[in-house]
Amino acid sequence: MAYEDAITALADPTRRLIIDRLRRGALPVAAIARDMDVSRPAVSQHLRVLSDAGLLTVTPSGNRRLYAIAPDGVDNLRRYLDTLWDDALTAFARAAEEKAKGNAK
Amino acid sequence: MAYEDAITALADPTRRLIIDRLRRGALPVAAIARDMDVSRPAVSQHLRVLSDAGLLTVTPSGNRRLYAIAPDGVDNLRRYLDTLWDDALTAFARAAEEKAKGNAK
DNA sequence: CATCTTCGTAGGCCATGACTTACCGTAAGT
DNA sequence: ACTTACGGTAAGTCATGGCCTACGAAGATG
Repeated sequence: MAYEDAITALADPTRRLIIDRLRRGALPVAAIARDMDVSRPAVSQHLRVLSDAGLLTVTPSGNRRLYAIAPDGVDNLRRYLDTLWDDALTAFARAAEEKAKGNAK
Repeated sequence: MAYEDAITALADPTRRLIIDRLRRGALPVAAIARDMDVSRPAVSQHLRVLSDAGLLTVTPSGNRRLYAIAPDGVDNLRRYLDTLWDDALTAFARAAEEKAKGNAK
């Protein structure tokens, strides 16, 4: 019930850019929004969506708020894709096998 | 340049449902659209998006067209998430370490 | 205390995209 | 050849959501 929100959140290019900027570590909002082609409030809204999806953690620090990538949130999505990948592979193998059988006739 | 399209494609609930129906193997359009709360043309459009994103393969078989999950497409997304997961973990560990140092002072 | 920074929220605008019905091509069955 | 099944495409409607400006709350700084 969680990976859906995560994948929806990551569908937006601006949000993926934000995530990319947080790869090296936590940052306050102003630093994230610096040199970005959207306004700071827009970034705030994106940060909201990302943390609601469980992809970010927020740590208030005095005047500012530090955002960081939440490993758990990423892992949810990772696990979903792993099962999908697994099913796709076995289905693919089974189809190839059946096709080989058909051709052998 | 490929995982972006894949994640955008998977952001839609209807498309995720389609993917789920294909986990067990290839299906023609009519079978995918059966008992679905959207029309068949809508499903056709979704199938277009999914195959454009590299997530599905199409195999014309006489009158029908068989759609199947493309393992390669899923793997692209998987690899992106793996690097993200990796970066998130190291950033997390480094933050914890620095915090421990700060507290020790 | 006054001011300045930092950041979230509200309201409104506008583009994107998901859906429908209608239609057409193509393959299969009679 | 006629008809039926399958499925992609076109045109139009409508809701979602991403963006902006304006504003307000809360902490830092002089």
